[in-house]
Amino acid sequence: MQMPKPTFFNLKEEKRRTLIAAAKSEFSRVSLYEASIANILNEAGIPRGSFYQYFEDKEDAFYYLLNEHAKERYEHFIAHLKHHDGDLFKAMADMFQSVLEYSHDRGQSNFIRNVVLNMNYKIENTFTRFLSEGTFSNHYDDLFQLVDIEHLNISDQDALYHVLQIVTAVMFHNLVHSLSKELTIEEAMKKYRVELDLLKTGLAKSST
Amino acid sequence: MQMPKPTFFNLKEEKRRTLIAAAKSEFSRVSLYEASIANILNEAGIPRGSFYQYFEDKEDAFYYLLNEHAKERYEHFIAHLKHHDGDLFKAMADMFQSVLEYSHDRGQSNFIRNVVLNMNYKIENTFTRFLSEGTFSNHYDDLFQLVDIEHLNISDQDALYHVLQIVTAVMFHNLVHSLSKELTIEEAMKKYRVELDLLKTGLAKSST
DNA sequence: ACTCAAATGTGACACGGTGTCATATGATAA
DNA sequence: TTATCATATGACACCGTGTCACATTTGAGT
Repeated sequence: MQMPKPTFFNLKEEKRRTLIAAAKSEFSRVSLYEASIANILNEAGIPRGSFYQYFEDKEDAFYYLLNEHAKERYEHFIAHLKHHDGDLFKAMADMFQSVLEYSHDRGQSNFIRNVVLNMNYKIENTFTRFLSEGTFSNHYDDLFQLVDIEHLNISDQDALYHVLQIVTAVMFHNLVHSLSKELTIEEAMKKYRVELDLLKTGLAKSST
Repeated sequence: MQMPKPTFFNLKEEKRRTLIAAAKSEFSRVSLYEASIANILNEAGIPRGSFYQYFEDKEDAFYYLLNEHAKERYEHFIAHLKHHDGDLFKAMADMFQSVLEYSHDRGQSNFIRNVVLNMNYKIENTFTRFLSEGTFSNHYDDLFQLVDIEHLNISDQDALYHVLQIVTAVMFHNLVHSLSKELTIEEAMKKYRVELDLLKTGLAKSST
């Protein structure tokens, strides 16, 4: 995983905050590829050369911000899961709604909205890394132990992996769809709930 | 939908083919954003100004190519569906496998591989437009009439929309995952089949 | 406080890519 | 032939990136 250079973390708190804010502002304006380092420099009031002291390049800064955000999201998810006693579907619905609300909140920056609308494999991975990788091996265990698999249609823990894959794929798909079609939160939730129910009961008729 | 300018279609067959080949070659080398128009010009042997007579920009050329490819894919899918008497899941499995085989075939260009690895909303939409939009209204009917909904867990035709959304979301997710993790076709098919089965029978336990 | 070395800051610059535009060339019809 | 319209061309203005030689600051040792 790419990371800012050590000099970035050696910066004085305030300067680092300013830089982060400027970067977030630029990545809220446009996508990673359209973003211009010059704009970040202007807003942060630092010279060009400095940027490259702290980050490898634009992407480095972007994924640093995204990863920080993803960490928070993950903690939220764990909280939702606990709150619903391990009910994966309820936790996903809450998660979905909270991302939507965050994206619609005009008080917030547009960062997440932009991220979702430009979702790709690398971005999705940044979010789901916490679910699948051993980097946070305690987290890994956390999640796998928190999910109530008694009510899932699986025979072993391994199959939970597939369930998570499906459920996250559908959630991301709905997120992107909702934001790009500019659905209201209610419309988006309705659609997502319908699809979650289909996922739960199965797409095929049970008996014929 | 963005389209090449009329002058592009007025080009002599051969020159157009050369240009298409050059563009495809560049988009096979790298992603849309990394691609350089200069490389296309070099390979096609046309001056810079000409490119802008034919296309609005890089994206225009890219999505033209992609759309042409998506049309073919859609026809394949219809064929798979007919072959399996409307069994959506079998058709999806065939579709999945044929895209994978195409991507692995070293005799082919890397275009599709690159497209899948840089999948985003706009690209996915280019593929699924045929399933959801009225542009090809006859196709729309085609698909919705071809799918055997008798064996699906839905009450009306409208719900088929959600089933398609889910099934395509999971297929795209598996495609990207398979190519980026460099799974063999066998490994990828195995994973996808497991998930398709989960989708069919449902993620939640039916009775407790 | 002084010195030196390592770390950090700085901005001019080389490079490469994009899209445009004035001009050239070709095609067509009267 | 000539007028008109479509197409071709490549030099150019503009913008963004990443680098590098040099400037400045920091901090440890004395």
